[in-house]
Amino acid sequence: MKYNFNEIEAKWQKYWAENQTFKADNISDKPKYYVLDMFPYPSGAGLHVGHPLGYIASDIYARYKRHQGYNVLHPQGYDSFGLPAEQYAIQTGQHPAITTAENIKTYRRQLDQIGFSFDWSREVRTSDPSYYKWTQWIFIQLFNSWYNNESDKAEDISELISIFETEGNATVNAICDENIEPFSAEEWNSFSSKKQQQILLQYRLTYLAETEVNWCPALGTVLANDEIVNGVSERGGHPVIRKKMTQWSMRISAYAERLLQGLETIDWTDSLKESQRNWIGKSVGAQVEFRVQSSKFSVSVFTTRPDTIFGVSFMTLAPEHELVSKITTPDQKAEVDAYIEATAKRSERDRVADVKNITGAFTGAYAEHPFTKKPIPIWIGDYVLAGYGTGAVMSVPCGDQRDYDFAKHFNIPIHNIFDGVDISEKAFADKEKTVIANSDFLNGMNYKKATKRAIYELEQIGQGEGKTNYRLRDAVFSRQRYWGEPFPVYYVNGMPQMIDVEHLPIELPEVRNYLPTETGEPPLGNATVWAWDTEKNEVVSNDLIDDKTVFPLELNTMPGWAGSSQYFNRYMDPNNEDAIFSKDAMDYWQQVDLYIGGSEHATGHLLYSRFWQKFMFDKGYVNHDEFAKKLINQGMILGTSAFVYRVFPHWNKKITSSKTESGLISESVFYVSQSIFELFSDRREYYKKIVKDLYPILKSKLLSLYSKHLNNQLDESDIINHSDSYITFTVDKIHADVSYVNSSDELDIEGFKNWRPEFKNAEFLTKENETFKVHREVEKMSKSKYNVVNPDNICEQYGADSLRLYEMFLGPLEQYKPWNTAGITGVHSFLKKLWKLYFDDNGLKVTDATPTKDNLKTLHKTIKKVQEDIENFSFNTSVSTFMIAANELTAQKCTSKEILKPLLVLVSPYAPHIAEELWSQLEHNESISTVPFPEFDESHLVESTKNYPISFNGKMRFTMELPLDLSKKDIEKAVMANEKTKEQLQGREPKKVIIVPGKIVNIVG
RNA sequence: GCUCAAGUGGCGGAAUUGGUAGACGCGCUGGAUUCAAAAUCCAGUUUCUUCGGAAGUGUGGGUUCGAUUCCCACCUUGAGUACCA
Repeated sequence: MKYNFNEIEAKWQKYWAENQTFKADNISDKPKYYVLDMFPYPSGAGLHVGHPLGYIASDIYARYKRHQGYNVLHPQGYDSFGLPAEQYAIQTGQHPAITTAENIKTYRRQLDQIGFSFDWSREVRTSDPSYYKWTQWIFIQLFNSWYNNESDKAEDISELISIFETEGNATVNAICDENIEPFSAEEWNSFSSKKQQQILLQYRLTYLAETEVNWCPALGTVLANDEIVNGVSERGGHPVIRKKMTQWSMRISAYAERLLQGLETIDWTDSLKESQRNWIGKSVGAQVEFRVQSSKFSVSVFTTRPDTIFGVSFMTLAPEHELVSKITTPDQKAEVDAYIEATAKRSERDRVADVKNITGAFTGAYAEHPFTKKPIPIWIGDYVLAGYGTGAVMSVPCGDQRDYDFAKHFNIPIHNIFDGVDISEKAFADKEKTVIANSDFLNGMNYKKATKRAIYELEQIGQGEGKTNYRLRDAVFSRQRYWGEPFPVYYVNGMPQMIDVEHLPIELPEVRNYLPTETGEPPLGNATVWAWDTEKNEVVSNDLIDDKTVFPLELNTMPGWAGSSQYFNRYMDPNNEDAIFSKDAMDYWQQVDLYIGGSEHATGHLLYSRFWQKFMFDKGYVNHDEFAKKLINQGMILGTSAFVYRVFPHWNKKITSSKTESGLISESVFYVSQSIFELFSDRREYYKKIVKDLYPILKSKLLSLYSKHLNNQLDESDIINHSDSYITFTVDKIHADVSYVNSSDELDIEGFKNWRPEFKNAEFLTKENETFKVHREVEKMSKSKYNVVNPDNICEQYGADSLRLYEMFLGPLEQYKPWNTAGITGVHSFLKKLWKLYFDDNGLKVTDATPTKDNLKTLHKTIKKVQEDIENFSFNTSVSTFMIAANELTAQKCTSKEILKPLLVLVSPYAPHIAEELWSQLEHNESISTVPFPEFDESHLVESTKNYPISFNGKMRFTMELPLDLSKKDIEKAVMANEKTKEQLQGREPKKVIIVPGKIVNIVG
């Protein structure tokens, strides 16, 4: 019987689906284990070979855990709200729900053909109303909560109201650190309802506020900080500007410290924890008040170096700082205004790009030093960011390089307050390496002591206190888009009201088109049925809006991360219509045991999910305040892009000695191979060299270009010698679809010409006697880079088991690695070899023969290694181990059922189809998926002799077979008696002989 | 600039607590089988070599009987982050 993988794989995929083999029960005597993948966004391009990498790894682990007797939850679903479907809708008018459903169908087919052990009965889709009902529910819970810093957890807003009613906000303000006017209980009770709502909004965990946001004009929406990369949007690379808008925000900053501390309790990768720590950006220091001389104002600054307070020689405010206009003196006003205007004009990106340029302006005002009472000039400068700390710094040039540069640039005096340190060239920032001097009561103290003392003294005079600052900003939660969760919110007198939970979900309305409205409102502004009737409790037509019972609904939708921040908990009880999940389900599954996904979500999804989980924990809905115990980042599989070089010829004609006319010869653009391109690469000798080197190859091309466009009678020397009329070239590279390129980098020119119309009649030039070779580069796999490799062809040609094995065999899971199909034949022939252990031309050849010692040794060696590998997520090495086992058992001509049966269980997590098929051929009626994992028996590996490596000065020179029970003395005797030892020593006496029994012998000579 | 990760044959990679560097696979070379091809099987494949051996894991030092593994300095590559006070 032949290994007919297509047939076998289809058969078992059907079996698993029909028998619901991988359906996880919420009630079980078995211990539970929850293996989770990051669910995919179903893009129109379908799955490429990079997507399944993490899924294969988690599937191997999930299957292994089933063999170990666990009740395994291994769900899958779709993060199906998002931009691409919406942009497609804008272009074509097709409803995003239709596009999304189609894409999901493709994804499902592709996932099924790889043979994952997902429990599809638990599938979730974030764009499904029955799912986003619960996203809306969480939003309402957040709205109805505030963060009590005293109990350090989220609490119901009703408790805050009762505090206000009985004692006003004096105590709460102190803890909450909000800039809210204090009020008494009497005042609170006398406030209008609207005023009360406005105040409460400033305490809620999700709140509506006028905030400066990242606005992306091209996408017509705001973006979160983690959606911006290098000053442009992550999706599409469009510019981003700062803009003030009223937006929903999430008070993640309240959880900054707990998000930081929680990292200590979870088994996530260090690099991921490090990025989250950087993102949270905790700094410990002090807040200090500087009174502004002859005014009622004071400047409040945050510093991590209160120990350097006597080194302050000026202060710097961000240009946007609210005090700037209030303290600037009349004679400095013009200069300050001009500076503010100039910085406002520059985009965030320009400012960041232009770090070296020092700019600023003097306000004319002076602050007073809290201790010396000396005047300190107040400047403004754009190196101080309005968004961090207080937007103002006390500038200590001797200890901070930026302050130092600013001081030097504007000739501000620099005081040295460090003992025995030279600051004539640059600032001295190494705080551990000196002690404080010239600083009154801080003299002689080290950094730590001085910091403590400075804070104490500031507190004594009421001008400062110890303070911790976080870089983490509250997360903007509104998006001006259609394809996202609608908010369960309507507005009465401009104040947001929550719709009762019992009326959820509020479903996305139909719209005429998916673009913003003419008045600049979000796409939901196009909906005609989008108002809330508070009497009927349903969505009604906008025409019915009146001031009594029908009110406008929120027009923004939620961001992409809303749907993914609790999906892992929903999987525990996905079809529950009465609650996000039942308490029983949560009590059983607890939390994710293993989460596998990409590191690109480090500061987005993974931080937001931890935030929501902590909130859910505070409210008592979940049992753990971290949702995933262990997390592994799989590396990305990269594509190997192919490029051809496109050459643009330009004609040039010298008119006078200083004037040359030139232009593109657009119809003569041509394409060249890698080897010709290399001739272009020396840019210093551009014109002459290129034409000279290319001339032999492009002779006819050049001559025709000349005669055509310069209308000149030229001979060859004119061209080569670069006379008054000449040709120059510019070159760029364009992606070629990798399907037109073979493994030797050769381009199929005919196929390529048919790819796009502009190549149809184009010229493709390469050196004589050479094939046309493309340029290769490793990049992220993406449709736009034409380097996508589709798993479908591989499944068809080699089978899913080969694909699974090969993706694991490529290298360590966490590593980034380029895809290269070349090696897949290796794992495929292993599977064929494995099959041949069970079948030959005459059929099944497995017997009841008693296994030999060698058979047992091979099997148990394999059990040990594979088990260790799976537990260490070292899947690449267990594929090698399987190959070794198959090679050895083939050589041993093993047919013993006692060996071949357990071998199948070992292989089953990696190559489940072939394992199931052979298992059933061995007369089993049940799936192999829950058969116990074989027990490792050490006794089969015990040896009586050891082939000792004999080294001289640490270099292995030969080996000697010796009994393992030999004493050290006898080993030495045997080794010294050996001929080869004498040869190595050449008569010298060994200085020392090191013997590690069972390991090595080392002779030092 | 800062932080993190990684540098091993022609290639992907292995060596888990310091103990035979290059497992396993790809590719390549030779052979068997075949009319031929595919497939399969066998042998070889780090480099140099006077065929005895010798050198060798980015570079230079160090610790050790012994270092791919530990320590120091440097170089290169990749990723993240960036005026964070």
